[in-house]
Amino acid sequence: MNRLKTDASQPRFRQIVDSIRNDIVAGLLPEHAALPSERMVADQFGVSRMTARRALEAIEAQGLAYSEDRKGRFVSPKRVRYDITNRVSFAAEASAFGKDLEITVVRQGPVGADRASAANLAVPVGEKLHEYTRLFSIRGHPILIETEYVIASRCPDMLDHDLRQSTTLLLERHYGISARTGDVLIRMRAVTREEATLLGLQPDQAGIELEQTIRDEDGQPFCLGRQIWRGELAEFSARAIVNR
Amino acid sequence: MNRLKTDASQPRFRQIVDSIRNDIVAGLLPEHAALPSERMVADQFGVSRMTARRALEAIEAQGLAYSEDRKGRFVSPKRVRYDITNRVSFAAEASAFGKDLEITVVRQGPVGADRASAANLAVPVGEKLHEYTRLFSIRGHPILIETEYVIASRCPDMLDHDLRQSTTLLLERHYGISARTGDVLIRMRAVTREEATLLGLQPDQAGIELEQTIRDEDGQPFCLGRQIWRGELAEFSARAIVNR
DNA sequence: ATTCGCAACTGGTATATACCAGATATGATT
DNA sequence: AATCATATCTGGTATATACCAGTTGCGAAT
Repeated sequence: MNRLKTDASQPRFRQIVDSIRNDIVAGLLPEHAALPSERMVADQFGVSRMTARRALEAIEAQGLAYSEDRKGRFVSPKRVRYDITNRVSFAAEASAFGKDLEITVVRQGPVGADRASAANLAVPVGEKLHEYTRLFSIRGHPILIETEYVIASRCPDMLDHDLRQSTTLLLERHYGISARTGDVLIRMRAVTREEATLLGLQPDQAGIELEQTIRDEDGQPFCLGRQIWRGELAEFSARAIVNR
Repeated sequence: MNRLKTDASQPRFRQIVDSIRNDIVAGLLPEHAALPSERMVADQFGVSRMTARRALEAIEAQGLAYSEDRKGRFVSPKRVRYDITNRVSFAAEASAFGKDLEITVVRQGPVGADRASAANLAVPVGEKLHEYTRLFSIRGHPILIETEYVIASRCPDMLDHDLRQSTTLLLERHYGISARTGDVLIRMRAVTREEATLLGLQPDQAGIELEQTIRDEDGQPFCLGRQIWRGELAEFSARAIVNR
């Protein structure tokens, strides 16, 4: 029986949250282990299922667990660190430090540049771009979704290549385009329904969006990428230099 | 009567979410305007209050609104952009582009360095540090909470000064310590109870944490800062340079 | 005009219940 | 041994209800 010895002034669902969180941080529940189900929590703590549900949802919101629809809730794994000022390619970096990174191509094809992408890539609206969306997972657990737009004229048959690799390296090897600098924008936002499905999140949960404009040695932008990360799984390092 | 013409295959609370979101993005509900209350939504859409509540909580989770306890829910304002690779002080930057930034000191005093701060600041554990926590608001709306640790020996009477200003500038003017570089770590995490109270968030909502180690011209770290931002209110820009 | 108290709000917590639909394991049938 | 049906898990949605505790505005008493 999982008794509540904790602060009685707190709401009951919050006491349950604290209890389960303790089990997680103490290591009783390892990564990807199943949390007790809503009905089990309700029984064990002597509350209604709705209250148990609130507690489990709170744990999810805190990033301590993730849920798989109608399967259960599971303990979140450790964060992955991604250096945004030294690399512009997660694929290149991740394989370098030995994570089993899996890439699946969700969508790909030609598109015309819309206003936003045209502005970022310094091309006219309607310019032909390659668009592709990929899902990145580590050991079967999705981490991020990336959609990139590459100026088609610089690499006409790019989409004939296998996209399940670092496109930074692909562009360098086959077209001699090498990434030198990138402008990055980081923000927190709620995932869309499609993203939620792919990432295994609730449709309203927040993730971290990275928007990158990647430039070559001449300072010419050639690639615009938007990534949405599972926020609880990542952290980003950067280096600031004060200029005056 | 706020009819639902939207996709009937979606759950009702989600249709309500979409309807209210439309009102927000269409500008019918301007920044800081009150959203309809839970009971009003329940009446207007013909659902129970719990369902109305789910919808409003989802809107909050998306960052479209924030709530003030027992007052109501209100439309979130626009994001603030913060350049992490060019500045290390939000106070200096914000006042520069003319936001009415208010700083309130939550806590201040001397502390001994714990393991983490000692490692970051390259000092022994127990080294005397100034610690202070400040709340940053724009026009009465809280944006972030910052806790900084400064090596006390380099600015013994720092805490005698008014901390409601840029401490970067304070350290430079009075002690000749100027920030040159900083290592930044960005992650999404749930806010603590205290932070939630100060920021006007729910205790389980996610925010963005920025952890900065600030170094002087000699590369010596002198300040460790941790900021927790209301995630829906901020975005961070950075510049990446590929080195090989 | 100011103050005070109350009524009518607001969201916060909690229960009990119901039914749906996908996931999974068990066990019988082939 | 492979297959199929079923019972039993899981979370997802939704209702109706109750009471609590701050907030706010209104109206009466001062």
